[in-house]
Amino acid sequence: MREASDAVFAALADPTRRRVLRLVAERGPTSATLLVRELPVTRQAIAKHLVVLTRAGLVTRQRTGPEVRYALAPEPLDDVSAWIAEIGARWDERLARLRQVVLDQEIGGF
Amino acid sequence: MREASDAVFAALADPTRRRVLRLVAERGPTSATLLVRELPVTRQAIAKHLVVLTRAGLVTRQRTGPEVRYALAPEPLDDVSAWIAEIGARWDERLARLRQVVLDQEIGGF
DNA sequence: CGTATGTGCAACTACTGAGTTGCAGGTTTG
DNA sequence: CAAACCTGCAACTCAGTAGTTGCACATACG
Repeated sequence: MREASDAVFAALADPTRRRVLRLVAERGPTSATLLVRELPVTRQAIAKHLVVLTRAGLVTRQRTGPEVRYALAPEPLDDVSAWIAEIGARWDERLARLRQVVLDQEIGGF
Repeated sequence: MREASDAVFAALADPTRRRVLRLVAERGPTSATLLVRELPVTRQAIAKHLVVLTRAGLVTRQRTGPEVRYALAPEPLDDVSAWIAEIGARWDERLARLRQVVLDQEIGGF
């Protein structure tokens, strides 16, 4: 299992950045200028978010003429899901062990 | 679908805090003092992380005698998974629409 | 060639957050 | 009661970051 990178978790931490990612996912290849209409921040702020998302591998950039369009790259999100699943698995393992202990006690002590 | 709270995403952003959460998941009810041995930070730092995790609903605290033990509460992680799934779903929808357009073009133009 | 439009870089502010040290408060046990 | 152990609070430092403004650069088009 690939280890989820810190960059992905960090990228998802900011609410505005999550909105950017969601908009990119919905609209498909989009530019920072197009996103300005849908967000309460300046184009430069959006551009910075897109840089962070690009570094995290969550978005790919492609220059088309004078503008730069960003598209979703959903793969790193799988790492996050995997991390969450592993936490849950370890939790479940623990519960299973605990149940076993309880069962043993019932058999031996009762 | 419940909306994943900002607090959960923010809580998962820090690597040390993710390690704390993972350790709590593995060990089960654990105290800050017990975790000091496994992490390269002070007890107070760990205590702060546990406060953040508690506020995010990822951990529950229970006082047992003189110490306080924390246990995993995995439910908020489902919200994160759901958010990721929705991003993926919108991505898939977009791809489906795109494929449809391509198919229509093939039929009409070829 | 000049103008539209869109992107990129730099400097700056303000805030948040991780981590530390130091010390006070609570709870059990001898 | 006192000692030992754990937790809790406060003040502080330091670094990172979201956001802004301002301006320079690139690309297409009349």
